Amino acid sequence: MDNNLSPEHFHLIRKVLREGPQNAEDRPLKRKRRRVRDYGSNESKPAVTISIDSSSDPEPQAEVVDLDSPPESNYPEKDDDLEDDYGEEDYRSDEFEDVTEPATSDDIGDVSVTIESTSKKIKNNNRVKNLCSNEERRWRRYYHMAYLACLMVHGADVNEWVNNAKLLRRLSKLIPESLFSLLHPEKDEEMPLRSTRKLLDGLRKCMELWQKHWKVKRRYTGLEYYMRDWQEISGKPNLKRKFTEKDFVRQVLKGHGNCDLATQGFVALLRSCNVNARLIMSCQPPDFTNLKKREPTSTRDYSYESVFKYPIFWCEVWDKFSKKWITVDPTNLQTIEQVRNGSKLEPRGVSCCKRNLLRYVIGFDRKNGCKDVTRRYASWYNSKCRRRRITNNESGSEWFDKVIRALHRRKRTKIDDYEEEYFNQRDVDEGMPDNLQDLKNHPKYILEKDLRNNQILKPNCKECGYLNVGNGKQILKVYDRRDLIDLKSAKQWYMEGRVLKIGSRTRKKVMKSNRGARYKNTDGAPEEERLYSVEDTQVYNPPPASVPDGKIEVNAYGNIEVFTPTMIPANCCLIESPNAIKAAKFVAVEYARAVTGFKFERGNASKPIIGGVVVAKWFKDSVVSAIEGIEYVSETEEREKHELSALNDWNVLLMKIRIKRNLNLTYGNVQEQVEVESDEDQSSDEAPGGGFFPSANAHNEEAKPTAIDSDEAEYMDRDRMGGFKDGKKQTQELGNKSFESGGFIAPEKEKSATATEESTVEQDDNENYEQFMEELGFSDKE
DNA sequence: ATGGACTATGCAACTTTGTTGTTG
DNA sequence: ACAACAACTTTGTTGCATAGTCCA
Repeated sequence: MDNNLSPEHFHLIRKVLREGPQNAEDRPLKRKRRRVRDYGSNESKPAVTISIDSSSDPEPQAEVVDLDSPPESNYPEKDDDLEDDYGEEDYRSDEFEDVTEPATSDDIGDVSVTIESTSKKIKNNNRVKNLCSNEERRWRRYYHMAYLACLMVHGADVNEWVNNAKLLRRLSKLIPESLFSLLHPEKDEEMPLRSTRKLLDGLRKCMELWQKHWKVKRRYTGLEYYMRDWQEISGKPNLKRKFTEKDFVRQVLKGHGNCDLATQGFVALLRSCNVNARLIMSCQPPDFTNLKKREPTSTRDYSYESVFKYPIFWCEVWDKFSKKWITVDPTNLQTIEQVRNGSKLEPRGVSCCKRNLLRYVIGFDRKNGCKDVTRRYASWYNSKCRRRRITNNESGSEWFDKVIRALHRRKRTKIDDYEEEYFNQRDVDEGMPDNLQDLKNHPKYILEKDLRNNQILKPNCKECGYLNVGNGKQILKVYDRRDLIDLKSAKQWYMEGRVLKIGSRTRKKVMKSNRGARYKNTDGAPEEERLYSVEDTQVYNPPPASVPDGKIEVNAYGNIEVFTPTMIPANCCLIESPNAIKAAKFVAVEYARAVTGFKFERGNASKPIIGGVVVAKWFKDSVVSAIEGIEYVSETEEREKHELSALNDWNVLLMKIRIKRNLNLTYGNVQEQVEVESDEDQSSDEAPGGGFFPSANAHNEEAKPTAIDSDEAEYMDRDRMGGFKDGKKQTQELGNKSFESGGFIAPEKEKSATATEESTVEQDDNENYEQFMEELGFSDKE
């Protein structure tokens, strides 16, 4: 997840959705091994997963798990009554693990002792048992993202339905003139508050009107938009019936449907009389921070009211007088509020939050804007809400921003500024958390004990608050995160292209663990590492190359380190190409191999990555053209190889035809039968002579197409088609340096742009061909 | 009953310039 | 003899997030 937000990212999500969590195929070996070990110590997992799956929905996970799960024989008939056997099963699997090991030591007398220790172990192990595997964690994270993205796209879709012109026209007729004027009050210059009052009044009346309009209020049939836990996630979505815009419009006009629909209709109603109303959706993807393998058995059924007490959809109306958004929940709680420090819509209570965990509240406005307005509804956004969001790390928030940006289809307005200001104020008002947990990773505050090894507080900075721990037994100082300074060692700074300023003093000394010193002095004596802040460093200015001959200063290994662009000497440039070294050697100029990074491997060594060469600027052109030359040559070589194989195939084909003709001449015409035979021949053992196909590859490939990556397959496909008219493909790739070659058939003159050039080449080619055929003992004239 | 401190656990991050043998 | 390449290697420590437990 780390290389975020490339198309691969979405590809991965798609993959995740397709595969389910436990697909063992095409994973690095390393992972596989780790998982096997995991199962070894923890065998209850697969069995449980399977039984859950089979009891609820059949889903892809179930069958995949079968692939690499240990034999299930340990758990006879565990398919049903999962709940009841739950604890016992755990216990048993524990016992299996812990007892078998000592048992292999052939010492029977110790058994009683072993069991005793096991029972203790069980207690300890039991709590760890319920943590899901690393792989499952990643999968949950991706699933969470995919789920969230889908919800948000869905929200944007519904928002567009709400803007349906026909719907708005029909709905506007529901609003009487008096109500319309209430919704659009005049600005009261003396007391703007009075205008707001009027608007609120109008909204209340609208709400009442809407409640009358909405005749049939259906209950939810399932969990609908509410949060599922991981065991309820099934690989197969229910696509029985698609709810379309048409259905939506019809149902809203009729006033039939559940709470969600009613709210969406209400937004449409407000928009129909030109009120700036937002559709708000609280997205409820499954909780990726929940790493439990499965939920505890108890507390599974909640009453309808407690689960669906708080809405998923609601409405916000822009109040231009107070410059704030007004929150309206017309159906569930039926309230109107101006949110100050906490909202009534924020779900409270354990059972509620199991199904409705406020994390992503997204607003969709009438101009197709999309904004994250969670801040308004989460009273503890920074200390509690944040950590449950995917934005709790950098790559996650980048991703989230990208999704928002994709759905936000309007320009920024004044209203956005006001809202941002409001959110900032809310951040300030949230204040300091009153417990240790919430202070951990808090974006604004930090405890001294939570400082990283490489962090210090600004000298002489003052604490900004205190925290009571253990009922006032201890008082901890809380600091502002802005007083934090990140430190790095001189070497680390160098990796960022910075060196220490003269006379800078170390800010902190830490004991170096012997990780870095593995090769050097392995006597285990820990070394001291001096750390510095950014202010102690300056940008490294490498010595320039000597002027006439372009000699570059290199380090002890004969390289120059180029970790950042600033590390290239002023009068030099970096040429990044795998052929750069060869090229620089070829043109015999002064150069230095450029180390652009390091590669770490599981072994002991880390290898420098030579990303290219650094040469003086005045040598750049010659090196670049040398590289081009090298590339050109290698391309040509490749193509020649290809041509040769194509010609070879033609040779075989012609040979066959000749043999056939000779046979016909000698033994009379038995065309049909012979043809059939020869066909068979070709398809069976004469693979390489496959006529137009350049190589046996084609056949092999068809035999096992699945093993080949789709891209590659495509490439090979082209290749196969290429056969003898390959030249076309190459012309496209090489542009005007075209070689209409590879041919047996003279290339067509279709690309007349470079016709003259081509024709000469053609001739050459034909000559070549004839020559070649003669060499092979062929002659066309025969 | 609830919330928070504390603890065990496993995962992730960090590490920052090889060696030997075979083939062409 | 030399260059190019492949195979081998399968670490160790710290810090962090989470679940679960216990206690006020």
